[in-house]
Amino acid sequence: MREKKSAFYCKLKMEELIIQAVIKGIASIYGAEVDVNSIQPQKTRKEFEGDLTVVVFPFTKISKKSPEQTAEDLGNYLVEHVSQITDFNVVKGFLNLSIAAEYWIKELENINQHQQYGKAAPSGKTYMVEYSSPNTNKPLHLGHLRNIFLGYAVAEILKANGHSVIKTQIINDRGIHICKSMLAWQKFGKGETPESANLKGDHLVGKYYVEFDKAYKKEINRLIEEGLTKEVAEKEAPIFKEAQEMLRKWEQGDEEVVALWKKMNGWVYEGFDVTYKTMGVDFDELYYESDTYLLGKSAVEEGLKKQVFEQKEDGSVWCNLSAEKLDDKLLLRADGTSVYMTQDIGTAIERYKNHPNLNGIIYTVGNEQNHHFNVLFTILKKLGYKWAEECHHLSYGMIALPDGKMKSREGTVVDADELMAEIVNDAKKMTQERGHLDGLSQHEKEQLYAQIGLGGLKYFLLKVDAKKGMVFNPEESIDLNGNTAPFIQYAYARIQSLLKKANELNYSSIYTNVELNEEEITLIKLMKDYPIVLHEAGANISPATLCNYIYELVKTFNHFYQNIPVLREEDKNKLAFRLVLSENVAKIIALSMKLLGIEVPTKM
RNA sequence: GGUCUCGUAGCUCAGCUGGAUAGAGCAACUGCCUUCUAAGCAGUAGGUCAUAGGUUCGAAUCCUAUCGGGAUCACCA
Repeated sequence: MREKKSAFYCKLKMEELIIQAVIKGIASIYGAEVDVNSIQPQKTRKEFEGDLTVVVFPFTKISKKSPEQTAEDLGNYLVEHVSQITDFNVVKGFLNLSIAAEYWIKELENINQHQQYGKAAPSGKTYMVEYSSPNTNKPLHLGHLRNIFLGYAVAEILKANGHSVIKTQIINDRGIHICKSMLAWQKFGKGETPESANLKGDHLVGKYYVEFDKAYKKEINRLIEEGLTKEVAEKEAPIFKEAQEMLRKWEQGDEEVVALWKKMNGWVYEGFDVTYKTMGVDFDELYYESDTYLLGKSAVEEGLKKQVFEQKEDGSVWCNLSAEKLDDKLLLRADGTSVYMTQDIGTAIERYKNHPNLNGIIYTVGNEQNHHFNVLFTILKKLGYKWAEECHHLSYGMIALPDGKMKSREGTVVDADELMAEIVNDAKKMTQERGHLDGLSQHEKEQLYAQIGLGGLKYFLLKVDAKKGMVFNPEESIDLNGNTAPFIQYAYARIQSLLKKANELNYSSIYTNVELNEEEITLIKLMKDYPIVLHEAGANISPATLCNYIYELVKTFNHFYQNIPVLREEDKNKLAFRLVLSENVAKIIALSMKLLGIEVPTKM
């Protein structure tokens, strides 16, 4: 679904107008045709005069003149033939065009008329966005936060691009790792419950996952001392064998094991619900691995029939991927049991059965599974599923701690609940120090701390290109100055304050004749970009693109705010215009932050 | 070893579908609150865009190679 920017870019009227005029201009001046793609109007850099710039180097072959002369010729033609172009100047091969002020005023009017400015018309397409996908043997950690915030933001951005979106997660609720927690609880838990331990259910279960690992390691060491090699010891440790036995019983539907499994998973879900609520995310549809882990076998049979897969002598089934320069992939073991890939093939097909109008699935999964998804999509395509073309692995980089990887077995993780509580507490401290809290109720104050803290955390994780890995130092609290959510929220709050005062003073926001200054034009140009950026963020599945844009917009607004009076302006026309301008900046901030899952406060 | 990916200021990152003198934030230093919220604004300093070639009128951006970091190449999930 990756798409070139230019295709969309050209739909914007001013740029399109210029492109058409340049084509005509070249034809009229030099009598030749130019390639449309070689005309790319771009914003004029701030150090030069003008609003839009056309690079004329590509035309010099046609004109057989110097870049300067070519630009000069074209500039004269454009000023003469395009009424919105008022002036031009030439710097080397760059033709800088000045656009009439009325154009910018109209642009703002257009923005002002749309409450949902930037939102695309319905595309008729439906995408499923899978994110979170937790294991039910431990609480969520920082890595999940990145995953979940990313997936949520992508889902919202796609919606704003006019697509229908189904948010989903696949819950990894079965398997050996789950049995480990269950077994350790059975052995060492003494009937402990979330209530009795006064612990969130997911944390309680996670505690026993760590307990298992401790006991397991002890047994391994004992066996090694008894003379076994490490590999053998790992397989022979009694507690490990017990866990395997428990998994077998679960698969056979053993009542006692299943009851324990249900009880402990129930605790975990209660815990997850609380965490998700704090995070402010939701899902439309849930898939449980215990329901899906046997899926895919019929797809394998179908693949065998179509000769997409092949069966070896031992009965195992493989997909030959040498044409794709990938290693062959096993899909069914000799004993007929399936592997992870089989299950993912089955689940994808199941999802299309449930939603026949689905155009694609976006999987938000760490980059350690790049290869897995590459193979998955390749196999689905081989099986002839057309929708596989629009499946996408939203791959994100791992978050490491200063001393290395996070390991949940060893308990060296940054816990999601703790981190969120800490950052909200930081926000509380900072907010109280500033003391702009008059007139807020206790509830409103708490809400504000949460908006700032969680907003800061989300933005911190979203502003970096997803594919990049990052190191998180728990000692250094997350920065809330500079390119951060509070910076953006603050600008929003200041605008709200302006609007409130204007309202109290009964200032009109109706203007007739206005002269624009540079700061205002710069702002409108950026605001006009919002739909383009939103489209780009959707096409590239990149919330970071949106973050960068908001930051740029806010910086530009702050510059305006600092230098240009609004309420203190004596010319009532200008005052009204600036109110409308500010209000619409705030609107774009709120709309775009909402897509990132970040709230904006009216006061801070 | 094969494949993929990243390498831009002391640190964290933008910019990467080729365009002008490579931009922010943090940290350091300097100004600006009797004036719309100083979580702000303005400024100083800080760069061989990993390295070497190539394509181009033009390369941080595209191609090739090399170096360095990460991921992956399971009958684990």
